Amino acid sequence: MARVRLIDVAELAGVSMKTVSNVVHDYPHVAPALRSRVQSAIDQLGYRPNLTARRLATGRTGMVALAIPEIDHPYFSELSRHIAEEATRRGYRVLIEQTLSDPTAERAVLGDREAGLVDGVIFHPVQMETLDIAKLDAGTPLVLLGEAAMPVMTDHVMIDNVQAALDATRHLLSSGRRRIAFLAVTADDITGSTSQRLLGYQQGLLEAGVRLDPALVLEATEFTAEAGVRAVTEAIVRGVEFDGVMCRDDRFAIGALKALQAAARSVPADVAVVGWDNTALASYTSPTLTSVSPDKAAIVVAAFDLLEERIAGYRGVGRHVVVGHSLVVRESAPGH
Amino acid sequence: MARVRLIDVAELAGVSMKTVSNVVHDYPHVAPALRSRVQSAIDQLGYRPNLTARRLATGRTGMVALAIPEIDHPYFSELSRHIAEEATRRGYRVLIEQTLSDPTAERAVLGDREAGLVDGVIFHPVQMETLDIAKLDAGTPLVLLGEAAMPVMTDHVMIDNVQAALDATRHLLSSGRRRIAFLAVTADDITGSTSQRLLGYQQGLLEAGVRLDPALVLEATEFTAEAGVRAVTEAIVRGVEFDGVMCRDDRFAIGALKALQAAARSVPADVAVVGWDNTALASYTSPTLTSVSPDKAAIVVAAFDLLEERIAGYRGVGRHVVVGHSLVVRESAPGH
DNA sequence: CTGAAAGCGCTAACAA
DNA sequence: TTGTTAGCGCTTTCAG
Repeated sequence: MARVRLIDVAELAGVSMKTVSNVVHDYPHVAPALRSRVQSAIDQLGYRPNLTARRLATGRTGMVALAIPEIDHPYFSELSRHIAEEATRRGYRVLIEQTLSDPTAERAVLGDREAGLVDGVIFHPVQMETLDIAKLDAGTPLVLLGEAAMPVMTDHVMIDNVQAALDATRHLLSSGRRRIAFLAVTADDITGSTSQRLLGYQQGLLEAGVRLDPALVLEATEFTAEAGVRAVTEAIVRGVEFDGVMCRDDRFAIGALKALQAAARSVPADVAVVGWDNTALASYTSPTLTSVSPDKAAIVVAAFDLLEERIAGYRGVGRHVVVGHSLVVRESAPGH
Repeated sequence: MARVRLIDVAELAGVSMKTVSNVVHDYPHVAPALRSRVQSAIDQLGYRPNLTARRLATGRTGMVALAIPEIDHPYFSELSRHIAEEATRRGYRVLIEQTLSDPTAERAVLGDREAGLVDGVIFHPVQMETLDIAKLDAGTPLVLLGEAAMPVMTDHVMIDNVQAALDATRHLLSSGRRRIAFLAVTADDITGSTSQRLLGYQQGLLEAGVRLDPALVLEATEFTAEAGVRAVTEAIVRGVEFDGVMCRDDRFAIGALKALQAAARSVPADVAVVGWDNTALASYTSPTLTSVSPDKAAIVVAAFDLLEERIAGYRGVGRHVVVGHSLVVRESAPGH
């Protein structure tokens, strides 16, 4: 069981390390006789190259870090799956880093006291803002996801949140809704995705000549389905009238569905509900959930494209790529 | 932005590499004067130790691999979250390896042609069986999860599936159900968890004097909610009578809920439904889902305990630890 | 308490 | 086509 090294194989086969290395790497120009002699030495000894040593020698780790707030949030777990698959396709392994939206943990993703761990980082920040990131960025190739921050020198992949919210709002309006609520956590999220979605929401209402009403912005205390239930229930209790709800994510939408059901409001007859992220949850509910669907596969492909360019040496200004989205229409907010 | 090394710091501070290393590692016996001189050199140069080099020198990687079938399956994403948190607590990073239940990918987890990548592996096999694993196990510390395989020399963490299924069955029986169906994929899963759960299910029925009926074993074609819908719908169409359904996992239970709703069967009045895994999904449905709840946190702690013993050098026979479970009772199958 | 130097296992430039 | 050898950056005896 003792550790066998390249040189052990070389000795057994009676060749140099270089030749063994060539065989290991399928280097084409190796005499067939030698190749098979070396190969059988490898098999006999059960040799397996030591990756750490290879890394030190080459300077490449073959790993990317994926830093996300919560692994088990449906959106992020689905994103992670795409990342894992794309990484495999491109020959990388994935190191997972859960920040729990904690500023310290987020900072650690970038300012980490160690180096040489991964070739690049795909990071979806929540708390860190543009300047924090610009300051801490330590030179490891980095691609940002989401809307929390966008330093000019850093690459970034996102969807057009304003447009997506506009699409969803128009969809609700076109089915005759006029009192459309927006369910979100706004307290801690001034600069991020939520404000962009609110923008699209407002634009949609205004272009349809519908008056904005602050009472229709429903504030949840945190990002859970339960908080969504509470926010919607309170609104109903307060007597707020609405015939549609746009939700910041699918979990909120589930909360909204529950609250409406408890209040004996029928979905979609009385109130239409739209979620966001189009996670698997959207098809699990009843009624099934109409949801804004960011093109997750495209996000991941774009992120890797940018990252690999950085890894290859690109040092220029940050590229901001916008990928597609769509509105997946299901029962909770059908077309007219 | 050039790469700063230990020796650069040493030169700037006018000390040896050893001293710098001592400072980096907070080694206690360093003269305060030196320490601060070194520290300021570190700061000035922005030195960060290269992890790869450290690994090569120490032989420890500080990483564990987590090999699971699907990152975005709710059970595994929740498990992953626990793993990530426990890993952080114990000073490890997590490399994620998605097998998609593919035999080749599973084999690669163990028989991997490279070594020295991680200190240990936590692996939830689906396809690989006991002997496959016993054969391929290459000596990297390994802990198995689930019931697919349990080689005698390998550590293993699981819950008592038979007992848990028995508990759930008794629960249904005690609320007066007598025609209890079991929804699962049985075709490809003879030796695994499903058969154990079926065992507990049968035992529960028999001890209550209820006759077994093969027609009550509902077979889904794959592990998705949709397949669950189809299986339950077909049973209803075939005229199979039942007043309870135990489901192999929560996603099947969601499928069952949908199928029952579509068939205008009321849950739990007409049919009680029990899920398995107690994922977040269970509280998202309506009615909410009664579900068998493996103690995920305990699974993860036990897995790390075993793994760290292996990493520390334990070479003995496999330990098989059984952690707790409970039945979380919600609306879909309330108590009597 | 600090310094010098020998590895850790592999890669790659340079020779042969 | 194959062999030699000098690193990659850090840790860690062993001296001093």
